[in-house]
Amino acid sequence: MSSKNKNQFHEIDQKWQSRWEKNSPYKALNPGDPGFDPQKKTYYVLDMFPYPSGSGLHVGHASGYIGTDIIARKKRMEGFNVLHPMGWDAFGLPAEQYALQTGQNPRTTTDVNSTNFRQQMKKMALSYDWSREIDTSKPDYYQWTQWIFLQLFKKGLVYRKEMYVWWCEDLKTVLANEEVINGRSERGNFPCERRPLTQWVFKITEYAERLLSDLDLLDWPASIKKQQADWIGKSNGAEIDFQIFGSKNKIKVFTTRPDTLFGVSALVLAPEHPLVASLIADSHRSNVQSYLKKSSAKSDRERKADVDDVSGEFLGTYVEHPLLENQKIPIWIADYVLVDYGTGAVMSVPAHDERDFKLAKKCQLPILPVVKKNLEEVPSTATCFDGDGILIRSGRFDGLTSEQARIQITQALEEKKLGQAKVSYKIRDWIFSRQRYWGEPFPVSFNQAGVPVPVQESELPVLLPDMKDFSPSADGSAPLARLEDWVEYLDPQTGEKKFRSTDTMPGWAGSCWYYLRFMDPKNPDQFVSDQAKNYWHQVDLYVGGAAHAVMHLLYARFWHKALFDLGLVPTPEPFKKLFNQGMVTAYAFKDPTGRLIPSDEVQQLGPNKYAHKTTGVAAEKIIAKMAKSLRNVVNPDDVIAERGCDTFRLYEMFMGPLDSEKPWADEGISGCEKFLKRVLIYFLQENGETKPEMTADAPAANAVDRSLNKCLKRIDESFENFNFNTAVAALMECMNELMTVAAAGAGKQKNWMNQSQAEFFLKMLFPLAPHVASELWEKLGHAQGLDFASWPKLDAAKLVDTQFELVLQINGKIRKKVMVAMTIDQAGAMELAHSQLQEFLQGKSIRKIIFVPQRLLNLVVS
RNA sequence: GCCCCGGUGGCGAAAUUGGUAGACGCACAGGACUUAAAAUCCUGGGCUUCGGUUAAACGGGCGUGCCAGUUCAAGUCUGGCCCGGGGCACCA
Repeated sequence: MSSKNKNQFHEIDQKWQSRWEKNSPYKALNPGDPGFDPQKKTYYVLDMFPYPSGSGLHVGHASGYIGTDIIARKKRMEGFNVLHPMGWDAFGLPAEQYALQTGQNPRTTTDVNSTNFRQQMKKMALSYDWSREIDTSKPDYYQWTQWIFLQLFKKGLVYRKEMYVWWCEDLKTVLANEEVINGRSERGNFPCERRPLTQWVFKITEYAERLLSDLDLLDWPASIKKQQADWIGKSNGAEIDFQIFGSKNKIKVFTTRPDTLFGVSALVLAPEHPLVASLIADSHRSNVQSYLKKSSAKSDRERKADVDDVSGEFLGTYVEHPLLENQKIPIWIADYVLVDYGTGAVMSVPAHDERDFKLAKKCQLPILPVVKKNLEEVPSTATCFDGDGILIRSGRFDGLTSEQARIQITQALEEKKLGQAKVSYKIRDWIFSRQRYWGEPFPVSFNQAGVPVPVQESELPVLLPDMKDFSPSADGSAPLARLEDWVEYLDPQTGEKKFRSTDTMPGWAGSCWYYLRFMDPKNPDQFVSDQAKNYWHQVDLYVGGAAHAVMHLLYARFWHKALFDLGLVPTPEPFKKLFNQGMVTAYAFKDPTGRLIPSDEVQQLGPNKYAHKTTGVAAEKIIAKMAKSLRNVVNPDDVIAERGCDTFRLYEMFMGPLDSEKPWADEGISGCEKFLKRVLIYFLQENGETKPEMTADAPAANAVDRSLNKCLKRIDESFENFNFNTAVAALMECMNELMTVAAAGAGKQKNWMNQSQAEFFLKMLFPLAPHVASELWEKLGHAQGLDFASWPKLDAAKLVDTQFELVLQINGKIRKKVMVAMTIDQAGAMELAHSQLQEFLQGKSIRKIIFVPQRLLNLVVS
């Protein structure tokens, strides 16, 4: 055991962590704070704050936090005023579920869990400004969540509406569209169903266009931008009115293909379309009613599963074609038409739409091709062509391209007042009510007429009342509805009887604006002061997992834009640069049937041979998510306890690029530990003091300067790209070179670094391994910590080597490698080639010479 | 089905953006130190039913998922295919 060295790291860890705890060097100063320096530029680097779960942080969460910590530390050294805060996303379903399961109050569990998280983070030496810690479930925070809600309510962005919403019976609450994936809850994977309910709803659709187009302003991963764009789902097209035959009424449809208007063979409505009832001909009533019955019985899932088997029913009534005289088009209903997209009705063009084609095939509707791929093509009714082409059988529009026809046909419809160009979006308004306990109460009450009225700002916060039994009600009503004394009250201003809204806000509410509160977390009078928000502006770098692509990241952008429009924030977007860290996975095992076996039930029999301990069944080693059930979760506390914090931080970064998924392997960590031990050995004498040569007046070896600058160049690039693995490699390589240079010295006169070189090295080491770097920095005689020491500047002149290895190639194949002077030119290289490559040149003539300075010489011969 | 991203030694990975593939590290093997072990240090390593040699040194050939192409030169560029991961999927 290397107990001596391990203790060495632990002592260093504890010494510096308690010093940082005492001095709080990472406190960010706001304008007006004592010691504030207005000259400094700002940098706001933020982690997605966690929900403090009962199971604590695992090494996967840590990777993103360590990445931002490295950036924060380097930015401080570069002279920025760095805002790097942390807090708890404490309201919401997971916290409430956990409390219910453990039979505790969510207030208690939240406090216990966040205390645990904070301690874990401090052990990792994450340089947060803990004086800014926030908890979204505390009244001094959520009073401002409620205040912002009120501002958005007054702006007309919130409404109450009975609508078809996703209801989750297991969670006993309504969920947002974004929270339901393939008909199951994002949280817990429970089945959900559609129900008509009256809910609080945010008009996020009003911001659809800006949420889409402002993605261009953002330095975000392309995949996240694309997911948001897909979710918003913009399509350009036209709205067309079809006159109901024998009636004054019209049916509106939305289409992206007005160019196919002359190929319409039916008008198809969603079964839930409000006009359906009035359009059924008596002769068809029984058939239609049985179809309606069948389709309403189907769940959303079943309707989706029926994609390949479309069905529909003729209503027995007709509409008129808007551009063709005396053309009757039958009206149908069909499952595949969705009531809540577009207008809930489509014009069916079987020749040019896959689903319409299927319906036509099944129900013998005419297939009328009106677009052909090219001039030569003979249109066929056997297949469906959904691309653009050239119009036929479309009267005066024949011969136009699809693109031209879309414009001209839309114009023709506009002239007849039967249509217009229209943009449609997939995104729906945001259902904001939850029938659960652990969330912000709404700051809106109902008067006796049932009209929602905002509470006075002076009445905020509307406190979440204590409840012993806060479990969801069986009938789907909110738990708060059981508190009759709380619900019903007399308005203190008017004396009027009022009723509180008994739903609570979803977990997303607090996270929609927390990054603003961090700018001014203790302000009792405002959600954030003008001075603070105009100083910090917006988050410069935001790091977190990709899972939030269309939930938190879309909701927060929406709130922020609404606040921007109200003049309450200075920027149109909250997060300038976004970076997604990759998941840290772990090895797990599965048996031949594919079932996963917990790691602690597996024994190793040989290289790559594993089996179940008790049953002896062969096990295969695979890579899987860390999960309690697989018992493959790695806790950072354990790793730190065994190896020290700096080793842990280095290894987290050394495993691979921050954005890629990588498996945690315990064996690999020893390399990082060895590196840090080598650093100590290099710097320190037997007595624990730094090497006597590390003084200001010791001569500086050129080879050392070269190594240091080479290393710095790689570290700067690595931090820029979040490939921290190459920064660790650069430091290791640099240390190896320094050792070699030192060993080359004769006898006791080793070539150690002098003081300024040693300081250069420690500055580079500090963001990654702050404890060891700080300790050695102090031993070099510094009373001030490294936290604000200036980041080294690259000296390009010091990078220059005198010699390099010139590669000599014949026809692209490497034949010789020769050490030559950096300055060698083509003539010099040719001279060398003639003497070194004689055997390859004999009897051949040189056709071409390629000389790449400071790299290679390639001769093409034949 | 459509759209992204990826595929490099036994393993995690690197490669100045077209210029020495495998840096750095793990695991492994051999050696030093030690009574021994641990720790530490040194050395080695892509493959090869090719030549060479007692063995080595050395040399040849092949090699970044597969097939073709562009180029003096391809992990890197182009086209096609296979595999893995992620996203979207009745959106009219």
